[in-house]
Amino acid sequence: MSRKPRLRSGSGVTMHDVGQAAGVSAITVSRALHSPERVTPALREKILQLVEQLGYVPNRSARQLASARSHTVLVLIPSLSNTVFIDALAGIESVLQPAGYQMLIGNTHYSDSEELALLRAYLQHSPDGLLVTGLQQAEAFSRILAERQLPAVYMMDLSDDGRPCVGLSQEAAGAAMTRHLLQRGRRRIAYLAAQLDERVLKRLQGYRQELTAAGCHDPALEWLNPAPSSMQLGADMLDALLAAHPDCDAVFCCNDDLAIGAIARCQQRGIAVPAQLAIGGFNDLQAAAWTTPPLSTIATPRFAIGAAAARLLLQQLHGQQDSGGSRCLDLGFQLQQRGST
Amino acid sequence: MSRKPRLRSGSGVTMHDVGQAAGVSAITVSRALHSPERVTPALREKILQLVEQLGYVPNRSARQLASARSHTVLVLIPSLSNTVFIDALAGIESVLQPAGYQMLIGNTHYSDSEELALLRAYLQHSPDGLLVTGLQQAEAFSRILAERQLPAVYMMDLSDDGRPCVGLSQEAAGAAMTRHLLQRGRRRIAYLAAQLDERVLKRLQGYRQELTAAGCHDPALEWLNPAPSSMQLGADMLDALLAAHPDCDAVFCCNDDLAIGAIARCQQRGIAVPAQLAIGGFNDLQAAAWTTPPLSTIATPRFAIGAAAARLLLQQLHGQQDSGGSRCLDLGFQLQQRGST
DNA sequence: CGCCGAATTGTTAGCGCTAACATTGCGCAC
DNA sequence: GTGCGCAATGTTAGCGCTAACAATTCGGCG
Repeated sequence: MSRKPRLRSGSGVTMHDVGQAAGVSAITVSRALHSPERVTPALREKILQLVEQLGYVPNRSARQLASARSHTVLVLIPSLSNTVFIDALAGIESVLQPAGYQMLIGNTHYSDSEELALLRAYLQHSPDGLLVTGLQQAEAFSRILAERQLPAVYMMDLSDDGRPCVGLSQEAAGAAMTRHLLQRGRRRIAYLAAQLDERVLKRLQGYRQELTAAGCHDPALEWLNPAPSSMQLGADMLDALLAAHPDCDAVFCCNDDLAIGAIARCQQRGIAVPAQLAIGGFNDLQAAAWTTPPLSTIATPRFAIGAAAARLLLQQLHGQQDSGGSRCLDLGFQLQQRGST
Repeated sequence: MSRKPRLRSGSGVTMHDVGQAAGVSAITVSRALHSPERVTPALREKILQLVEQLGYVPNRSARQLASARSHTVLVLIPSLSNTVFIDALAGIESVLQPAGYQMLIGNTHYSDSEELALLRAYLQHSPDGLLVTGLQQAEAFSRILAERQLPAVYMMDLSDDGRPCVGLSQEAAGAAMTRHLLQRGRRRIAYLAAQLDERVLKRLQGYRQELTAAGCHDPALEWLNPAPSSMQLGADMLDALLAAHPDCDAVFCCNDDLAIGAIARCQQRGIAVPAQLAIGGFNDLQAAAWTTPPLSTIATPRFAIGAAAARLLLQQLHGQQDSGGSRCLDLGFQLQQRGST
């Protein structure tokens, strides 16, 4: 008996201790906590009181190890510095937290390989499900999901292959802004893009379709820059664009960051917005309403997307398998017309 | 033997399986993975190869249960929608990730009680350490930390009671902006604040000290609003302030959100900034450089704070107890003078 | 009055891993 | 050769919890 006692993590109070204090076995405590209907009300009351009194904190690892359920959801987003994803995160949190699930947040930095690495790393936590941004992942990514039969919901876009997803048609949204600019009488409409993730490219598709249909598509007006998006970049790209194409009469920026930089640069250079140049953004960030002039943009329901995606995932986790029909939720978008167009 | 096999979470490949494939015992696999020097190089190589081949994924719960270490750090921040904390988060991630630690992120919504509840909830994961925003927590909060001897590092501010912390003097920073406005010849300097967390109030202290020293402190110019901060609120508060005090010649906003709203409203109302009214912000968010005129503000090293705090915590975790001396790290701040002052 | 079934509680075993101790093997000094 | 010491690997037990099955209790009914 000279064995050293093991280090205890946590407060050291176990279910067994609580049970002993209550004069019952550990399993009864477990039941009192997790399936109250299987324990006499009086006893349950007593146990809950002792839990409080002894400061018992359940050990999640033990629970998970024994039950093979982690009550944990892995959330993969491309960036922490982009409000878009933070908003979605808040929506997710608002659903998972009350449901007793905890989220593990992985930041993929817009990289497929990092995304895959994160998935591998976080698998150690055996998450019960997965919320991913976008539809395009590394090939091994989907393989792992399939192997483990890990339920996943895809966010921010719409799939046509039956994968459950919650989002909006990036293509349609790109088309909508382009159409808006056409309706305002513009014909030389540029597309300014950075980061170039799948969503940005789909918006580009929408832009192309509309312009082609209107007979004024000019590939020279597509300015694509793989660098991370920023206001500085928006300003710089605007300068470059106007230097090459002074006849340009509208700019569709793939997101509000670029647009805010562009609009500020116009202000600095004395270019009249929208008289001389109309500017459109995407996402409707808070700051979009406070530029001079205020920015016209596409409002996207990020919070709602996150929340709905989380709900959809929980449905899958709780057995309501395929409730039939398409599990793709289109939450749409809204054109916010303001002073810049 | 009629017992049903338990559900397996994960791929089902265990350390034991890998060991068997390699002709060794499970513990050797464990050692090959976690303390390579205790295993012959050739054998280790073979094991690593099998791990890859069989798709073995360690089970973190089991590891944690057996070793009483979770390799997990709990990070508590007041808000996800405030870039300030997201930046700190990124700094934390940049240190913890490479060190093999994972972060659990708790959003306290600026509430002491929610913070306490989150701590309780996340204790179930038995985190090895804790990174908290601010110095003021619920009373029970510190008690729990003490009971469990949970190492913690406090972020964003400086303590004088020996708690390890990484941040800047909010008071000094508030004083610095105020001094700057005084130096620009202003005498009727208002303080516009929202959210009213401890940091905002400390900046207020600095503001008061400077103005009192300069003999032009007027409590009527302190506008404190407990509502969450936003650009809209900044604009509204500016209107209210000027309606009550048309003689006001400078406004120090407790953060850039308010300031951007205020500056935009001035633009809309034709108030000349800075000629008629100087405006100062706080934090130096990206958008601050792109208002018209660009916003003067106090730049705070959020990323560095997060990173340093994480490093400090890791030091504590790895036994280098008190390396003596104050464990308070002052990373300072920097006045960014731009067009608005 | 004994037996049945439902409700309540208990027993046993094991989830996958690692700390602690035990064993084996091997080179080397004498 | 014998024994010593160290390095490499194995054995045992147990972390805290819960699934599955077992036992007990109790009310009701023929």
